[in-house]
Amino acid sequence: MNSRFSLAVHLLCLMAQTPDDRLTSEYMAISTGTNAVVVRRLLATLRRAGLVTARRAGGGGWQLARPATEVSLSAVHQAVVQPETPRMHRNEPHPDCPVGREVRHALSGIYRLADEAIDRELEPHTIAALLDEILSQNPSAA
Amino acid sequence: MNSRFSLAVHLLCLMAQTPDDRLTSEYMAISTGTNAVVVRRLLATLRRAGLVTARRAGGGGWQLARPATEVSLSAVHQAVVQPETPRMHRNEPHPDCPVGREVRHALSGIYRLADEAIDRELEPHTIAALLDEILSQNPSAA
DNA sequence: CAATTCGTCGCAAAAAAAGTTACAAATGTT
DNA sequence: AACATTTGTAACTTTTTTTGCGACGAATTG
Repeated sequence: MNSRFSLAVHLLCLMAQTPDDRLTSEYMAISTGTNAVVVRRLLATLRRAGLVTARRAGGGGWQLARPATEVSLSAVHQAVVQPETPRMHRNEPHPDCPVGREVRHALSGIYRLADEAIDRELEPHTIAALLDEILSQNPSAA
Repeated sequence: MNSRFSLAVHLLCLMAQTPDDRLTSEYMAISTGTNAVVVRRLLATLRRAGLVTARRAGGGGWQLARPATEVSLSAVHQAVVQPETPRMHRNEPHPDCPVGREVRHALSGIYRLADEAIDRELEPHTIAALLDEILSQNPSAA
């Protein structure tokens, strides 16, 4: 759960605001204060996960693949974290140490459990609900 | 949940193997394939969380502060993650965007929920249980 | 007093992430 | 058909974060 998740949610909320329009990576880059290629890279991940669609050329851009009420944060989490985020300490343990030989295997099970717990927790939270919460803080919302 | 957690668990398992001995940071550094200062830095965090004790001078070193059966992985997670791991994308959003202004606030609530879910999941898992699992994979365990 | 080990600082090196430029491919528009 | 727009992605640079390392004072033991 890193800053990629954070940016992904931000982008999805932007798209959720105008479900019928497509937003360009350029526009969203300015809006989120980052770079268009960074946006495209992350959205490409979300596209492969089936969360957004892209279209090229004039009038093209990015759009939610389904209503924001049906985009759960757990789906976002899975899309963003799946690509094998390295979380293990990657130093080679001393070969004579029985703990070192197996600890990483045991830990990968723990990481899986933790990921599943996160997904269960985030499942009921949708982009639509989050956007509502955000906009209710902003009287000047569009 | 990063490589610090991973290394912390490794170190705690080492200490759990010999509850009556103290292990030096030097020894554990060799065993985990890292550096003694890195080990001391991380163990200092665990000491502040009350999980381990340290003693200086000859015969000194590190030891679990309580039986390994009472050291849950959720306590380790809390000790390692609490120190304000930065997870938000830290770019300044465009000031005119109502989403950008509030999304980080909304996300911090989500991160809190996710952390709590992890802690609930890890609560029943102890260092003792993990060490058992690890050693049962190693017929040649000490 | 000498030896040991933590505790921590400061800096170097390495790794990871983010930003940038560039450009082909796709797809609209005129 | 020619042109403009926008994705998709590669390669490279810059920045940030993490890890490693040497040094040394403080604490403690023998």
